[in-house]
Amino acid sequence: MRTSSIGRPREFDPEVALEKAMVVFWAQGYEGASLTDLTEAMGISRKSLYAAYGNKEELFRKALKHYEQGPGAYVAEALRAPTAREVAMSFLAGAARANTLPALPAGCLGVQGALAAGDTGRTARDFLAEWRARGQALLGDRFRQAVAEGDLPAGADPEKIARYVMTIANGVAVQAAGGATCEDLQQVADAALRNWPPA
Amino acid sequence: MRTSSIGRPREFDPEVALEKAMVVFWAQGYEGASLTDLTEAMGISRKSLYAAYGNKEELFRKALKHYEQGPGAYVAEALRAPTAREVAMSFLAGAARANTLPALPAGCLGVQGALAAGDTGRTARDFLAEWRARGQALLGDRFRQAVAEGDLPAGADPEKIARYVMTIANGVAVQAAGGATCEDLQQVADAALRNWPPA
DNA sequence: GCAGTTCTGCACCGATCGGTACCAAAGTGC
DNA sequence: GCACTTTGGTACCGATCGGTGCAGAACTGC
Repeated sequence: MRTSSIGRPREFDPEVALEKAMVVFWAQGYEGASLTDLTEAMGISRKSLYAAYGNKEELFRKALKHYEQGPGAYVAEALRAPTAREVAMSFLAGAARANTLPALPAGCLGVQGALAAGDTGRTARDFLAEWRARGQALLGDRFRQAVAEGDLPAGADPEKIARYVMTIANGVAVQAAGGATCEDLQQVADAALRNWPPA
Repeated sequence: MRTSSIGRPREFDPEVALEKAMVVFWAQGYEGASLTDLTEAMGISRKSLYAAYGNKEELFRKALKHYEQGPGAYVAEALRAPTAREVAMSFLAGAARANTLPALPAGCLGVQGALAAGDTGRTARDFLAEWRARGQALLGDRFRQAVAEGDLPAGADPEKIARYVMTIANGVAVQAAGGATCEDLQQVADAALRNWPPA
């Protein structure tokens, strides 16, 4: 992914190719995506892939980062909502939408990329688990701030609320992978946030 | 898996071996579980595996059925609860427990067995999606009955309630795979069912 | 004993896995 | 032009994938 002014210039756009790789990992999971699948989708050779991204694991990490800034951008956006309740509503609405985008795989890369794995996928699986925990921690931080501001009741437990909201989002991802529509999932989100705060 | 009085008797217990296979699929997923992993855990040779269970896909199906009657028995149990609300509460409490059993893999075989997959795991993935849909349909049937009995309000939509409850359970499975404890998940379940019916 | 049947262990099949060596092509600065 | 650097395609590496052929062991019925 490094650029150099000297030498033969790269013939492909690393960002475009990374987007293609992201889609393959998203649809097939880390272990289910072979280098042949990836290079064919990206339109580059194995050698170019290794030169530009390191190896399969690093490519996966970079694809996840790309996901975070693309389809997964709803997370950061939701965290900026003015009240805790709006954070939760925006987060779950964003999940319902991002998990059912028409031209992209159903579900969430962070969930189905590697939920269970054999030896070769263990690193990717742990990496994804940390990624999800990080997102949940961000929600918890935001809710803690809301408690401090009086936006949430003083007795409320920010971590528990974050876990609650993230559990719904995780469920939404599984439902989307099974074919649920955005409307289906928005209704679930509405039902889950009917009483607030949930814990 | 067929038994015959004639010929050399089988040296292993098919149910015990199936239990071991179930655990491997549960922990590593369909694609992540190699025949070597499976045969080593089951304590039998490849040839015996194929003679007794057909092939890897059929073994997976049989492992899922075994799961349904073992760790997943909470589903059928919950469906027998007297009221719709008790069905939902029992279902989610069962999920929280079954997804965090001490000596077994964390999470749900029906979710992490194959949520995303490459070519070789596509059949297993679709099979699991159908399995989850079947469970959700059973919940829907039970809630429809509750509407007919006046246990749920006449305007309630049984399918939407079933989707809501199943989404929580799916999220619980992902959370468990990420290390959440039974108590964590029971709190989420309590919060999700605080107002009833949810939709 | 014998014939018939089934199970087991091992070696092996072609295909594919992630990853790399090699080399010509294509660019840079001078 | 030249020396140097980097890219891309192909062919290949050992290892592993799911699945099978074969030979012999272990049982039944007679």
